[in-house]
Amino acid sequence: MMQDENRKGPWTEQEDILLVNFVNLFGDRRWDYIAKVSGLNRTGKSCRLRWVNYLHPGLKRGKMTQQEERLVLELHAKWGNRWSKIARKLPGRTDNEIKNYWRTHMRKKAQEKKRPVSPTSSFSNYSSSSMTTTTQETSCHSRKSSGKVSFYDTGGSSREMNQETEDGYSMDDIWREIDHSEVNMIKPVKDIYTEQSYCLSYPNLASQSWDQSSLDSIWNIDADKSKMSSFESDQFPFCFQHSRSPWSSG
DNA sequence: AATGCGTCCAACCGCTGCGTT
DNA sequence: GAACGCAGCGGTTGGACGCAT
Repeated sequence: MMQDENRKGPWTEQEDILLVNFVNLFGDRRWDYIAKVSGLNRTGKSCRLRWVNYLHPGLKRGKMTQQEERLVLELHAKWGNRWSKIARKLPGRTDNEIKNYWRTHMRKKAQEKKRPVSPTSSFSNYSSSSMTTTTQETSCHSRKSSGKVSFYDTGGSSREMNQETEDGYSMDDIWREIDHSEVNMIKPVKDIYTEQSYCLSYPNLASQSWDQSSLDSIWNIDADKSKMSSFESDQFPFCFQHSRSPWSSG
């Protein structure tokens, strides 16, 4: 039977710490398992999302650079709302982030369009050809079975149009890439909490991308158990900070 | 100083795809 | 090959924050 309802809503610091540690122990694949054993009382889905969008050490925070913006536009013109795919080309950015970014900017754009003339709009200048089409298409593409139409759905590509394919790698690989090669570029951690951007720092985690040997044991349930037993929730191997979180006030 | 509005962002929901049995 | 479960993806929502009035 269901024990108690799964928790929803904003994550607490405790939960974050717990999740990070369990991901550290068991890897970032077995979300249901992690959700269960961690006692987080969250769904695996929720755990995954939290990790991918917020806790992952490779995440880059703060404003998009112009280069990134341009890339997003370019790729969106090419692939449509394939956010995860686009995100793969922007190390350290999540699909959610890009989606949000796009949404905000498309809304702006849409509003500008309502007005008679829109003289400025820096980014519309930039890929004018692709952008004009995509923005216009917004109203004529439906999405999925729901048939709902999203105002920013360019319909540029749906799942069918996957022939583009698939650079063959997953978010995991991306993160690995980030860890290994983009480190110089990203530099996420430090005292940036004081600035608008913020990051988490997991020294252990970041350096410990899941290599094969550790994976071997990670997938071993017995090993899991021993990990479990050696893990005490109040002796975390590392610490991190939050900012701008509901529970970080004070 | 108070209020309204717009923007940003975290998180949830529903659906799809894929692997396993 | 069908059924099932899980992970991942895209869409949507709601709250916090910042700026303008």
